[in-house]
Amino acid sequence: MGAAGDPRPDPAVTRPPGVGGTEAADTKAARTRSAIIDAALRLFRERGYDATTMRAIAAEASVSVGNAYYYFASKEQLIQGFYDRAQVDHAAAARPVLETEVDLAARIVGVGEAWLEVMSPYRPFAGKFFKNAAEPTSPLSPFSAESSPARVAAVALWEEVLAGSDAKIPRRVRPELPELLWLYFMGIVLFWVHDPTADLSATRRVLHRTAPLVVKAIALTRLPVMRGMIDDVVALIHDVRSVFPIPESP
Amino acid sequence: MGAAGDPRPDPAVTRPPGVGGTEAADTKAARTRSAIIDAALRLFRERGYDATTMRAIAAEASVSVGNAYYYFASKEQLIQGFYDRAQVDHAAAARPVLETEVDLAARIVGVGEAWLEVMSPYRPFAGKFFKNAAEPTSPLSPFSAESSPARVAAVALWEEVLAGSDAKIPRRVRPELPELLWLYFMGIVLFWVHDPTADLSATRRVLHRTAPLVVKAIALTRLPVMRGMIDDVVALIHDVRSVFPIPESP
DNA sequence: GGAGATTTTTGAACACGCTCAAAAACACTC
DNA sequence: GAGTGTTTTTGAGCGTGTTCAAAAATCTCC
Repeated sequence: MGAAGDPRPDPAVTRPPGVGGTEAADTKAARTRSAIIDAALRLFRERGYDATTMRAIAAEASVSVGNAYYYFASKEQLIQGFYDRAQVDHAAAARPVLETEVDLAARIVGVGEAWLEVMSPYRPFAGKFFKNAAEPTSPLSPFSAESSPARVAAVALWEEVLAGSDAKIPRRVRPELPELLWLYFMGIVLFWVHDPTADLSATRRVLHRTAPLVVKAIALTRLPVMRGMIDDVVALIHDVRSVFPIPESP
Repeated sequence: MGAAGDPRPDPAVTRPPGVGGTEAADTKAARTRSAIIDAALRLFRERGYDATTMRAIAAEASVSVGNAYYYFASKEQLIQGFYDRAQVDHAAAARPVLETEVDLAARIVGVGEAWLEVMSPYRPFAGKFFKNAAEPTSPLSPFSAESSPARVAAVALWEEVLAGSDAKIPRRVRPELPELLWLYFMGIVLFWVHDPTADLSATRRVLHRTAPLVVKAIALTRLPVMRGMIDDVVALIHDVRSVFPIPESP
């Protein structure tokens, strides 16, 4: 407050219980923010990312260009709003599978398919999104502090995938698995972004074939021969994790 | 020639034997291309990617802006030139290790360190490069057809890492390993780009700790229990590979 | 309700990446 | 060397993301 800081309203500063608590209270500011994101995503879908100008977004949302920049630092930043929504939608779309299926591989596939479903309207320009996400200094990077809420939520989803399955999971690797599954799925997403097939058949195939492999790999960590290596890997993971600032909410 | 095609000179159309055959003959065009890339990289290093304008690059290279665009389709495209050089420099820097060391893990570490060495001047804005590389439609993507020569060369380097080692490598996985090692190293590069430590100690640590793990993992593929899974993975790799166009030079 | 501070809104202006029509340089033929 | 076609070079100009000083709206305290 005293500091001459960013006047931009803090997104998701409070996290009300229940799903979808991304937007704060229904203030005027929050509604304007929403309107701008709505306009942006609508236009992105219709014309693509590059062809959509900030002037057009502002007009569509009935605000001035400068005002749009008052709420979002840049055109890229609008994507952060998209992420938050996508995360919420994905979690919702994954519910049915999470509540009925118990086979681990099937749960992984189901949650993956839910993602493909939710994201399909945005696929044509998903590349543009991930392009920006790849820059480390960008707040859009999945590893950045700004993405932390969405990342935590995503990891929690994969934790649920594990928790609700009937698979016996070795204790040694159990704590690392949610994050590793999330990472695995980031790989699937990377593939999805590059998938040249129109019907996403390649991504689907990879998803369906890797899921059982993941389950098998988890089971194999039980083997005594593996033990030494697994310990090394786990230690490495902890080391790597300690390198990055993890703003874990209290 | 008949087609109203791109007048831009084809980079690396012929590949003379020996190292560093990236630039074609010493034509005027090739020299101009080089001058522009030189200017660009110099300015990138001095001021960073964003702060370097095309006008400045053109001025530094003593050509007009339009002329720079005659040789390079975009500012991003200049990065392709950087890639090609980096690849050549890396291969050269890796020579000593490749010719003396026989232990596989040590070879991996050595080649990795060589990369870190060669790339260090560009690290401050390496993120910008990889940002652009992450977009699938971009010719800068490491999976794109345009990057094919550099990728092939890189994979060949990893093939040499394997071939020159004294490690006994299971036949079953041998053919896939060069590409997998390349992929593994792309992961290291990804880490490098995100590495927050000033002295790259985190990346170094990860490199030194993962290399022996990779070697151990290769050895473990021998186990009979692994057999089924390995076969699945290999089949999957072939499947994935077939999805992407591979312009293998004859 | 009015004075003063603060937040929100505005749109003209700026710098940059990039385009393009036209000029210059070059190559080739007779 | 004149004529003709092609490659290379030029720089003014366009559209875009972004900034900023100033206006308007809102809040705060008496």
